[in-house]
Amino acid sequence: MPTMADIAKRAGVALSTVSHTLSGKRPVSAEVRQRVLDAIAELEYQPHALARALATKRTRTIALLYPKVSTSLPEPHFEFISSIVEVASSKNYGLLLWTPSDDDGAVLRMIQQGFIAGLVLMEVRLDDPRVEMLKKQNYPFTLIGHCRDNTGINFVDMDFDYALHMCVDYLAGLGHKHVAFINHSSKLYEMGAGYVIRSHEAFMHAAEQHNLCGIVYPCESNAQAGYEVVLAALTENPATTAIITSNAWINGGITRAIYDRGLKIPEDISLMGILSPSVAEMTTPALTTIDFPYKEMGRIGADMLIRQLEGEQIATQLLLKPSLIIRQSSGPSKR
Amino acid sequence: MPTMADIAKRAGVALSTVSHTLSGKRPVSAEVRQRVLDAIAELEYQPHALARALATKRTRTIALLYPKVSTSLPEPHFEFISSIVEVASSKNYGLLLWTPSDDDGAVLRMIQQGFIAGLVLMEVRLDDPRVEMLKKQNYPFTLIGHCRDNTGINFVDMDFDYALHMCVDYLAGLGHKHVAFINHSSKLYEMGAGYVIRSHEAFMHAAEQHNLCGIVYPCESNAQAGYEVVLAALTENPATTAIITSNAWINGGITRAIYDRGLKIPEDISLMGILSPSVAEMTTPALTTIDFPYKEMGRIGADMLIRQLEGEQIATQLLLKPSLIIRQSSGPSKR
DNA sequence: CTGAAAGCGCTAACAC
DNA sequence: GTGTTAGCGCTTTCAG
Repeated sequence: MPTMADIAKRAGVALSTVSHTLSGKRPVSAEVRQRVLDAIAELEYQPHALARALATKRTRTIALLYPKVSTSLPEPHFEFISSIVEVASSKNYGLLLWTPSDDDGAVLRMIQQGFIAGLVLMEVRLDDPRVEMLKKQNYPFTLIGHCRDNTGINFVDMDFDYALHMCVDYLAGLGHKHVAFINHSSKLYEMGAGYVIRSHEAFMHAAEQHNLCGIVYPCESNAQAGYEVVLAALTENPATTAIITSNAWINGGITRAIYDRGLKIPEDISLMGILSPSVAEMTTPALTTIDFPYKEMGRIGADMLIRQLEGEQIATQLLLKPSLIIRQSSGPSKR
Repeated sequence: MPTMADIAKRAGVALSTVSHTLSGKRPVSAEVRQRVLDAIAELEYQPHALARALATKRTRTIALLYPKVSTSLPEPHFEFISSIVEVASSKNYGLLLWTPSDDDGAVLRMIQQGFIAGLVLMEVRLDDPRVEMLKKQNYPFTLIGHCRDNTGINFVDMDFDYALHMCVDYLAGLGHKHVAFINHSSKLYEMGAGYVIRSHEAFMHAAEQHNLCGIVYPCESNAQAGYEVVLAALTENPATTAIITSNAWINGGITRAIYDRGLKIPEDISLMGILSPSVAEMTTPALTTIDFPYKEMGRIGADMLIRQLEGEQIATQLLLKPSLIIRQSSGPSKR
């Protein structure tokens, strides 16, 4: 592989001239410029980004901290990933996926290795040690999600408070009085995952406001778990006429549990999800949802980070308001 | 951030000694070694991986070429991604996701920038220009999927021929005589995506063997498209009693089309998928499937690549035989 | 406008 | 065992 020195020799100019015709950081005469470009073309020269990164202390790689997927399936993180990789690629950045071995020091070590220009964090906890650390290090990062204290950090998140209120308002409007909310796993509760806790609280608050009976159930992310939780819920409160879930992988289980109880959707039980259309339409009947703006969140998160890296001064804290999409799984309460 | 020079000074030794106590590539006396380690601990020194990479011409980052996701949703590539990132992280490699802007030169340019030690390709075409190029460059890579000509390349793939025969054998055994296979989009056909074409051919072959009427339909990856294709299929051949699909995102559409025709699953129509359990269990009734070994393929693909990078001489061409998982969507033909 | 040379932080000969 | 030094391929001062 040819290096800059090869080009310089070939074009009969100094190394620095090659560098500058490439970067445009200082004027180069048209004639010399052409000679250099010709040499580059002839030798099929390709700048070595790694060497450049060492010299400039800047890379064009951002990293997404990818949560460890344990036994359960991951939430539709892939919807974030697709949009982030799209934005990154379009701006000529690479996206590095990385799972820190242990949450604390590993992140720090990673960013000190010089490969990564900035981070996108997801699965953010209300009090997130990673965020604390990154702030202290003054390292560029953005959050998909947000903490309890967000002073001075850029984030984009869905407004879960709004979303859950919207769900409950809608169901209350249909006359439902007993609704169950199937939330994420208790492991995520324990971790203090922001969206899980905010959803929980918002749901309880909304239920109270409407003066209806609301019960929350944590649930692992697999169909079997969903099945069992719904059976339990229908047993605990047989008056239940509506179920909300924010957990994409359990829909099948929920549906089957309802059917196995001899109930119909939406005649006997209304079902709502907080998830993406693609998932909502995989189930039959298609799920009425709060449309989780995965794509947009990923896009904005990556975009904010890259802008920040390019020197733009930004201070963005965005809480997206999702919209309600009524499909076939919800209807008026009969009781 | 402290550098090696700082450590050397602090410990009162030469730079190279620090380097060597870190790498173990030459003996260091216990006493000196300890001084160095102390200095490292005190200054919280972290080796700069980028600089090391420049010096050694080796990195610990592998890249997954991420197909451009256009309008349709991506196939469950995320299942590959999770397992690849898992393997990579566990072996201390980073995984870079990257979407080449244009299929040919971009890949070459990328790998010449020095950041990437090797590539995992997916969405492999029967005659894949990327593969040709990488072979010519003698660049380390592995395939998830495989080409027509695979001499000298490492790959892991599912045995689609086996899978489709398994499907058809099973359905034929249940007495089905008219089966439709809903394959991926015609765009993927045109691209020459290996799995799409191999599935098609295997299905036709199996149908012929069993002397049953088999029709293949290409289909975009969204529920609406699935819905329409199934309506069309049931119109074209009302005798159809079984439908196979390898397309994860259209299940909902398929099911609803069947119901809208007043048919029942599995009483009137048997449904089978070639997909992962998580997806199979999202639909109701849960889908009988050929269990697509995403995880295993991702794991093996990444593992092969990393071994190769670490100097192991490997020559692996693996065609995984999936297994049949009978759930609730299939049953004997009534006609 | 252009060239020479000093780094970026590390590895790996090459000396002693 | 340890120290010295020449790179890796590029950017960026500093001279001219």
